[in-house]
Amino acid sequence: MASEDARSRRTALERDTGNGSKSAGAPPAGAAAQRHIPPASLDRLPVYLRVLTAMLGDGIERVSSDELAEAAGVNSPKLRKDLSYLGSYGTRGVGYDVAYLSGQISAALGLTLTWRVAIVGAGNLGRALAGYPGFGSRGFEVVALLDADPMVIGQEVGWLRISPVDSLEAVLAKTRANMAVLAVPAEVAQDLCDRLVESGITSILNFAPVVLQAPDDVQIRKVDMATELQILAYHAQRSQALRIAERARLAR
Amino acid sequence: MASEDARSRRTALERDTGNGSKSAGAPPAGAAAQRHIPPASLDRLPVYLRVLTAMLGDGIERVSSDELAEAAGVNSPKLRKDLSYLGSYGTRGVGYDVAYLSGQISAALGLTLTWRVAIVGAGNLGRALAGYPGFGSRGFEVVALLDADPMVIGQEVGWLRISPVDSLEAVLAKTRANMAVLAVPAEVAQDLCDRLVESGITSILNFAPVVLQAPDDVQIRKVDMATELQILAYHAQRSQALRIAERARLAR
DNA sequence: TGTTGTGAACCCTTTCACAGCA
DNA sequence: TGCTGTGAAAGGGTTCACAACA
Repeated sequence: MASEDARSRRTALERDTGNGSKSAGAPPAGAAAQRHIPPASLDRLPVYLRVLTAMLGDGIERVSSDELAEAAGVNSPKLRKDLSYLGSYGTRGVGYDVAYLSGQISAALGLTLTWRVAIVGAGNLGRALAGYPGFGSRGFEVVALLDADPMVIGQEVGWLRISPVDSLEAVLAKTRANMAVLAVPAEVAQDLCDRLVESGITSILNFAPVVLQAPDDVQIRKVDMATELQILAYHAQRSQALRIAERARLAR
Repeated sequence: MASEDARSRRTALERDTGNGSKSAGAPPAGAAAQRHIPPASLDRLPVYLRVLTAMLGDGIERVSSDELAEAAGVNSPKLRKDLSYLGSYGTRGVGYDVAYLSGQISAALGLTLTWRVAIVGAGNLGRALAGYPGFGSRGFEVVALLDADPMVIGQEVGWLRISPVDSLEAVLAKTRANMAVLAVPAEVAQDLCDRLVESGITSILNFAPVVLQAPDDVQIRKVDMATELQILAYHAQRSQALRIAERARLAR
């Protein structure tokens, strides 16, 4: 797997531990010299951001940790801990300013600049992703859609024209893509991953049901529906077994 | 949290209902009332299963924990620990029998019976899921595909005909679906979730970018590409910042 | 000999309780 | 008074080293 930071270089922009440094108020939005957000916490930030964005759309200006936690499906101490890794952006006795907090989370996630995404594979899945409204809306722009099938190359999908995957390297260079999504059959995923890495892509979202091998400095995340269903099956079978055992116990 | 839960004994699967069960020896694949697999471990079992299935297809009969771990992208102590929660299915000095081990993992996950899946939403994503080969092959059968759009209702997708979501309850009953996949816009996801729960569905895989609220006995898992991309963005931005800091340090 | 299975140490995550502050 | 921010405790997960054993 190409994650596991493992190395803690201490390059973390000086050591402003913020430990009691109340003078340092809110840092100017921008460079956001954040320090290492724990992975478990990082996984939840996008959820908070989405909830906050929805609240913003509803005209809600302030929110308490209880309310936000409720809407995000976590408990409030966990939420506050998570937010504390970013900084102290709330007001005691009051709560959080929705607009300000969502801005801070966006900054922490690196969404202040727009990421240029190439989608490799233009089957139903690739098209669904290309058309996904959540993409374009916030921080991500789909700049290329590629496929190997001569029948679909050249077709238009939304604003995009499907490019031949043969010219992957040229397309990546021309579009200056800095992220890639793999929505291709499992058999060709590793090969395409290699080509992406060779072209300098270091962030890959993989929908193919294979474990990709890549250098450690390449970040790969996997989305896999079969895996998710199998985990659901485990729980379902388990509670089913419990019900049967219970019934047997009662009948005894 | 007052569960008695005796500190785990030696073996993982004890409590056979004792109905004419053999004594020692390999347990008959079956109801395996297994004992609580830790969530973190559970998340990895599908990966192992997939790798093993691939090996089986390649005619590989035996595998060591090192080889399997390598292929699954984890380290070998972790793999062995994970497998130990299921039982002792390896042979010391030799390794694991690929066919046997994959059978045991399948059983542990509850894939011995076929789960009947209803897919709600027949857009590109829903169709991609309905046509996903990994579904039918591995313990899951798509038994219904539903949509709200009158223009697509009645269309055929593979073996399926798209049903009107208005008759969701009737379709679930007729097809005896016991799992559901939500591939619908965020705005209608909670409403459909409620209807699924009302109809007795307790396992839901949610692709809509919302946090669904449901009773505790309903298992919900979420798949969300926007979330995944945002996490990738964090890492990308971070290593970018590190490179810049490094360059500044060298220039100093 | 070679590899599995596992207690124990270590590390990360979550929870709790309350100090700190508007 | 009310809600945030955070040390400290509790709870899991991962790693390690090695005992067990074909």
